[in-house]
Amino acid sequence: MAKQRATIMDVARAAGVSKGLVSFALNDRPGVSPETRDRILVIAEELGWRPSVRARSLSTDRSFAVGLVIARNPDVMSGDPFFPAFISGIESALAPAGQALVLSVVGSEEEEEASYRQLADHDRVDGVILTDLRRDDSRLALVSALGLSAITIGHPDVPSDIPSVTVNDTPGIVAAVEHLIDLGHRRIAHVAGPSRMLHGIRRSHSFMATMHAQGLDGGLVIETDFTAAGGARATELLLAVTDRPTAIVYSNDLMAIAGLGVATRSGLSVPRDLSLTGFDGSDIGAHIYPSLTTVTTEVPEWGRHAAELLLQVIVGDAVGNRELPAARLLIRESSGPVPILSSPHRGDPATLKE
Amino acid sequence: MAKQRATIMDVARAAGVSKGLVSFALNDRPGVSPETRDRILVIAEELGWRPSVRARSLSTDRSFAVGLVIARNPDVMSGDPFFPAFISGIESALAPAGQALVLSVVGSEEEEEASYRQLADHDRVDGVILTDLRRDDSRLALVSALGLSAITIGHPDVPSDIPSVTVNDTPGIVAAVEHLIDLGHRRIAHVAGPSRMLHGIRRSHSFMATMHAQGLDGGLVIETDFTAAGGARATELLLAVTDRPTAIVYSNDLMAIAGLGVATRSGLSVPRDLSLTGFDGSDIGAHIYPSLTTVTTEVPEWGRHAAELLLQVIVGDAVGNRELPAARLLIRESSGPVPILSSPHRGDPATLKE
DNA sequence: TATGGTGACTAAACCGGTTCAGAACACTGC
DNA sequence: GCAGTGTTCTGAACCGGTTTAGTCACCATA
Repeated sequence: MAKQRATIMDVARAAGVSKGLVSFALNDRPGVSPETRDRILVIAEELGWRPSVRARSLSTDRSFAVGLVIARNPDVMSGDPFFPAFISGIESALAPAGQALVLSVVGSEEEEEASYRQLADHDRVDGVILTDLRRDDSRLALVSALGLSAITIGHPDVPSDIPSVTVNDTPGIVAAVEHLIDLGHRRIAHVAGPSRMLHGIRRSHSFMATMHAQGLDGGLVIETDFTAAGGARATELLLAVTDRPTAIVYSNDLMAIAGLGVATRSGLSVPRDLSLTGFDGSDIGAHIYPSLTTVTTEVPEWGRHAAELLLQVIVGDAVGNRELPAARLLIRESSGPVPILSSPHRGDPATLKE
Repeated sequence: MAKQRATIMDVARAAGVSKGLVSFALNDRPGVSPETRDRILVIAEELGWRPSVRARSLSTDRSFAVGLVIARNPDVMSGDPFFPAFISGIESALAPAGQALVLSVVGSEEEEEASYRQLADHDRVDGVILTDLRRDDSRLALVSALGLSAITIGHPDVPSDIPSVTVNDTPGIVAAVEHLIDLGHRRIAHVAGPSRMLHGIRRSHSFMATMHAQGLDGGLVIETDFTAAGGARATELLLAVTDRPTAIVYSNDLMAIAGLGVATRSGLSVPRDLSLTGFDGSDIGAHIYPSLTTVTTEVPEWGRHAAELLLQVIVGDAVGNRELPAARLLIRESSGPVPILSSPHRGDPATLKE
């Protein structure tokens, strides 16, 4: 019923040549006379010929697809603005190149390895993009053992010949901390991501380094897990300490928004009593009240560059690392001058309601 | 260097049989004696044989993968809790079945069709999951023209032989409206998704029907686009009308959270002056202040059932539609008793700060 | 005129499975 | 003793490309 798609054999017959020659012509390889090449191309066009990715995969041992494995607690995933934007950037590089994205979402790091193995065992992809790098990340060895090409988002913490696409978080964090200091804040805390994760560590380090550089105590750091619940818990702890901080720098927007909830709930007005900054530049952060001062990067660009770089690695080009424009501070409403009282009293929820 | 993977030929040689027989044995087909079958299986196991998906694809004309095309403005995507959870549900059904998910994210509906065509032309997938159904959705005809198997999330509005997985939104919306009515609200507004989208329409209809059933005016409906910005704008409009509503039912959490921002910014206290409800049951909604009363469903279950159903359709099983447990109301803090004054004055921001 | 080289092209192998036609053999019934 | 019926298994075709070895005509050179 449905007219079958033309194969290379159909083109060969119509052109009166062998299918090998058609293959040469279509792949722009030498050994075909210009006239014949043109004739073949015209006929292929007329017949609406499209190469069969399946057949091509089998004979060239390539998949023409790249993989992305996301290992995250579903709670973090939802509400995390990173991946949708990142993936849409990846797509913008893959689609024009005729490549596909194979996505795998797993709930934990344990399932992650199995997922990479499955991608490799089933020949699903030619390479993978490694995100959320961890300390001494076992995936670096894994992908090379599996024979997968790979690139990483951010530099690994160990020597590796896997190219990376990096965005320097530091200027964003530095700017956030300096912005708060400019506003008069001195007791500034940091709610960090898991120290297993390199980008979590890097942001913490940037925070502490900036505090120290300004002669301030950078020790008020609480490590948590990037979830809203974690951000809320961390905020509760910070607000309970004597001489509580007047400002908190969060390692992502989700935790900052949860922190805002906790602060407001405990009767503090942001930014009057407490200043907050996030990290991600999420859309929702612009629409809450007060809107969230945050650090933003061009996430879709990460995705696009990551995919482009990976495609180069896959075809064997020698490539270097790519460094994207640094993260930058987006000042909105959640950060303001330090409260006048050096030791502000803990607000009472009732005062808000009155 | 790297030991090549064993092929079916290696197994055949080691077992002293033809490769055809090995294929039969490995696929549990008749015509192989029990002893031979066992011997072949043991040898295949010893050799660590894994079928080549590529070769199998070529000879069976199947991809062993399913596709998902997401056409959304990146701003809605990020912050939208739906897709991460949905995809993780899909994965939970695909991975054990040895199937892969090919994901495509496009920024607009225009690019959507090209994306489906590419999936089909490149033989990337055997079927697709259609989400965000629209009125008279052109994708129904498209996928059948492309020869792709498909299932839809939600019933199409036109007769179609494409099976669907549905979750009844209505009970959730009804419960939300009745909850507000129980709290004394009478002027209740609705911020709806695009009327092009069937789930947007369905939620609006449920809203209006419930209002009418209670003898109330269900006409205060503003259609917008599911984005935070859209939710904010709609809320501003609603708060500006004379006799402004005392409660607003939003069609998703993102818009509700943005609406909360607008309300708070304009000096209203939620839920004292205004009650809000969302839709999605997002994690972040639980951590803002006040936490968001919302309608929740088991989104990962949608994904899992969708993938399961699609796999059945692909192999040609006769399948029916699947109906999942209905959406249910999750009462949190953003909904409360109607303000005592029948016509509450528009609050002044200063009162909040004092 | 024999020799060699080159460009254009063909034929066939190959990737690793599935599937079909038929061979070989044992068993059954007459 | 022999046709008929299964069962088990082999060999080869096939999916649609890529790639290699080799053929052939043609031209330049010694």
